[in-house]
Amino acid sequence: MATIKDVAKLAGVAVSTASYALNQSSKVAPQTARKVIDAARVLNYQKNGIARDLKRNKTDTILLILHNLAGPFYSELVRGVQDTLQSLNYGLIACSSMGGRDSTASRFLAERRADGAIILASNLGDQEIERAARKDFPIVVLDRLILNHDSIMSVVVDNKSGGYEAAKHLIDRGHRDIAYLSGPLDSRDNLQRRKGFEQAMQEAAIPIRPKWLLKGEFTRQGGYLATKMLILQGDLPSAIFAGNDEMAIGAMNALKDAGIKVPRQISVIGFDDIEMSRYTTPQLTTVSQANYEVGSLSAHLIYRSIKEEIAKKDYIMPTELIIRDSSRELMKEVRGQREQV
Amino acid sequence: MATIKDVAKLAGVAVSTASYALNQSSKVAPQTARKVIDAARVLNYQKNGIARDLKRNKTDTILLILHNLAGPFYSELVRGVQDTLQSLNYGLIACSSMGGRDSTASRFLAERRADGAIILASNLGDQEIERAARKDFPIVVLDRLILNHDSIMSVVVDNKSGGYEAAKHLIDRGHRDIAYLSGPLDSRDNLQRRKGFEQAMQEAAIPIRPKWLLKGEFTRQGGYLATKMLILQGDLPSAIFAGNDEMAIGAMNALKDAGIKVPRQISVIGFDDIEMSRYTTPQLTTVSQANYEVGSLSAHLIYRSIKEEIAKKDYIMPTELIIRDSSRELMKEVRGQREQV
DNA sequence: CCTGCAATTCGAAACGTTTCAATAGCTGGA
DNA sequence: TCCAGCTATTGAAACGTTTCGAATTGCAGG
Repeated sequence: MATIKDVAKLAGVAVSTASYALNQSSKVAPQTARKVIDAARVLNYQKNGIARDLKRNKTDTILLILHNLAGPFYSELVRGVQDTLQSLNYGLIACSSMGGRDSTASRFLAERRADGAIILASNLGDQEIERAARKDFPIVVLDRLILNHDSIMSVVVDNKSGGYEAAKHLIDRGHRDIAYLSGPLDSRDNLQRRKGFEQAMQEAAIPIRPKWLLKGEFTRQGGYLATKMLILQGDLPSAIFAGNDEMAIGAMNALKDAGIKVPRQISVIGFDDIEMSRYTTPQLTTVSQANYEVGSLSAHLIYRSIKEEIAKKDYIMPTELIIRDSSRELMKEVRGQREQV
Repeated sequence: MATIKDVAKLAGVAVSTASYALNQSSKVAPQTARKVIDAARVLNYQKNGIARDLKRNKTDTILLILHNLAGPFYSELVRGVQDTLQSLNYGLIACSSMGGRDSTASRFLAERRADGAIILASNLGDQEIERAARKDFPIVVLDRLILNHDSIMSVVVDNKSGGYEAAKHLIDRGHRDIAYLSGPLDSRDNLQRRKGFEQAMQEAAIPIRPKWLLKGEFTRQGGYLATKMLILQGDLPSAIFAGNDEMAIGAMNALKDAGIKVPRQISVIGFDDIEMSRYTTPQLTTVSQANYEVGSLSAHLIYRSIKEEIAKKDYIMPTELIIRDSSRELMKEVRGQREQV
């Protein structure tokens, strides 16, 4: 590997001159610059970025930590981060937090191989994040709230109000028998969504039936199995509110397998507005999060934080109800029939 | 930021001793190690990974370059890479090649911030890749063939035979009027798939009709528009072979919008077996690539190449035809009717 | 009490850059 | 002719580690 020393030697200049020339500094005379650049070409010189980073004490790169690089994740969110950082002239690298303490994410976090991080990986402990964050290594967390730390910012979606809207949508359309298909109990997202659901139910004075609280781990498979159980159990609700779209899709598959028509016999509503929610049959009613904006905002926050400007530290982003075909007005006769029970 | 010097000072030992202690070397006495580790804890010391990398001249990290981090990409492939590298104790970071020379990918390639790279990003030039590859920076390319370079390996899917199988599947079921929905003309994948298609047609002595060669850029939108045109044109084929699943889905949407039933009136076949192909209505017949294996093999190749073992340099992976519901036997009466034209 | 050896510890160089401060070379005005 | 004031160039330090070889220590054996 040719180093800058080799280049300098071949060009017949000092190492410092070579460095200036290669970085297009105006201090160096044009003909000297030419010599250096030619020498670099001859030797096929390529800068050692690691040495550069060490000396400059920055990398111009932001780290995006996802639970699993192989998805599923919010691609719009990543796009928001990507576009924004690119326009700010920062690089973006992504890594996975799978594998606990040996994961690439943990290593990069602990060893500061970037200038800041955006974290969307619920399996990473708060403690680990708090330890890594400093003034010169700001962190934005997207899946939790971490308060009281100078260098940690939070951008979270207003899950509670989203859950409320979704439940209200069903209630307004005459549904009273609504099952909630829950995600992991330790997920903040799930918890908040459910709280919104509960609030809407309470406001409408509808009791929540424990047997209609199902659990599906946020996976399609989980939604499928939970719904299978629900069907076997015999007493179907008139609507299912799934904590995310994956589970909603699983639920619709289970209903389809059982010959139950959506939305004719039962309404289904999801959460997330993942791309596939537009391609199910029927298309899924769901709650959309402004994921691109979340990503873009996160990138901006990191940037401003690095540049030492002050920034409001916590953000709550609104949601939007997307009404498609999987939910509809509870039919009169069914309603009557149900009410007389 | 506390450095190892601070730790050494606080512990009252030499820097080298502190380094040994922190790296669990057996050379250091247990009570010394304890002192050092305590000091590190007190100072909240975190190793500077960049300095370490510089000194050791390796990063234990492999770079995965994708065209667009925000997808769509082959998640199974990424999973294969991820799992394999993890088991080999290597880290994985992913970045995007969008943005030309300023892209994170270009920077990382040129500046060697990893120990090797796996590339699936057709917008990166061969030349750039060739310049970056060296004995101590092996590269695996997945979307092209680069020969005659000691440190570049190729793992490509047998697109031609996949295209052949798909076309033959249609022909065997009585189809003779088959449209080919092409991807970008500069895509190797597309080219090979089409070659397979052409070979099958030729063997069956079916002429290829230019008006049934459509172009869709590998996107859903492109497939939709091309198919719309085909429909307007009036003379429908009995089957459409799309160069990838995205376009096939676009095509099916266009057909649906026009009230044309798949597969009753027209068969559709795709390529890639993306996850969504199982969730379309009807489910899409397609060609599956062993993507997990491609990813895993790539990771292994990089690893072995770093460890200086020799490795066969080019690999062609088989494909498999996945028959689902979007293709079927051409009905007799239709066939007769068509033949008399 | 000395010698030799193993177990520890230490000092310093090295990795490849960037960048500060100092030097050298020049131009042009006095 | 000399010097002030440039500009272009240089040497060296520094970034935070790892690791080599040397130095120190403690101790057993003669």
